[in-house]
Amino acid sequence: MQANDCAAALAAAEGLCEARGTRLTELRRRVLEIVCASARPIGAYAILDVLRDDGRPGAPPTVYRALDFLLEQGLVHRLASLNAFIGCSHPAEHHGGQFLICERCGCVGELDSHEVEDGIVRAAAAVGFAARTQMVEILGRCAACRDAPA
Amino acid sequence: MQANDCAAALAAAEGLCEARGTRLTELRRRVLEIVCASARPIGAYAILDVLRDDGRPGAPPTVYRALDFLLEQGLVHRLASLNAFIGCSHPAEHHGGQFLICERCGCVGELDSHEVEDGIVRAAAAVGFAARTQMVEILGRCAACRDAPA
DNA sequence: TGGTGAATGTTATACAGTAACGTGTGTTAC
DNA sequence: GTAACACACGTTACTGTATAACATTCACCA
Repeated sequence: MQANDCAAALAAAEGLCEARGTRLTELRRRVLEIVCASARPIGAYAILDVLRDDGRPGAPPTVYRALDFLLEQGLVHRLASLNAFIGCSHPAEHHGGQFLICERCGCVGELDSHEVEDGIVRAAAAVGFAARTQMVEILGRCAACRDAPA
Repeated sequence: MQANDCAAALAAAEGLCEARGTRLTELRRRVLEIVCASARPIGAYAILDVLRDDGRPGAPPTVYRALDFLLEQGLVHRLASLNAFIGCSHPAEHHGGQFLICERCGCVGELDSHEVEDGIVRAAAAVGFAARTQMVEILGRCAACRDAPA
């Protein structure tokens, strides 16, 4: 995430938590900031390292609890295939998320195609499955890396 | 997987490995059997426990190497959201796989909708992303659990 | 001001995955 | 036949990911 996007995400998070009556504490805010400041998905233990550099006490549960909150609020996403986290580009609308993961540069984009989402819901329904949430992670090459040699 | 499906999967695996000139060793066959015999996705360490119950020596690499082989051959799938493995329903055709994970009973079905797959490739291409493989895991209620109370 | 619940601190442990190296074993070339 | 090789497996050790369980602190409200 770019620096200005990061500031915007933090501001949006403040507003959303305010509106929802949930508490974006100092720790949670700081974890969100760390995630958003990272250009690429960041792991929980990397977040923990940054917190420790801040001089905070900290153990894994510290980070995971903050991440659980941020996930619940839709402010960050977890990429299951990478065991890592990224800031959400559009936190206002809760969404499962479709992620474009570049195998070359490691960058991650959000797709959020309603067409894809609806297609999945329909295809699942056709076999009797009631879809609630979906996790779509797409590996390949981003536009910038698309034509680069292997 | 049902018991008869399990036997069928093992037979199919034999045939495929034979045809491909790859070696379905005793260990690999046994790991496949354990995965297929499990009604639900099974973790690597649970597989290891079964191997040890068999009286085999064993350590994590034993299991992971067998699983790597089975994944390469398309005989099992890995569910990233669960860090667990399931037997493949249609091992003959290599496919990325779309999984229907029931939040109530824990069962997992394969969807394999070409429509969904193509939709994802198209939606990614529309934003300049060249999709290579995709991982789709859908959470919800299976047909049997669909109408059960929370 | 004391009680309640939420958030955080802390310790310990379970689960997931891999690196590195050693050992057997079955080809294939000579 | 046997040396050389590739492959599968054994073994040790370790890193990374995640959570359980319990203690403590803090904010808020009655």
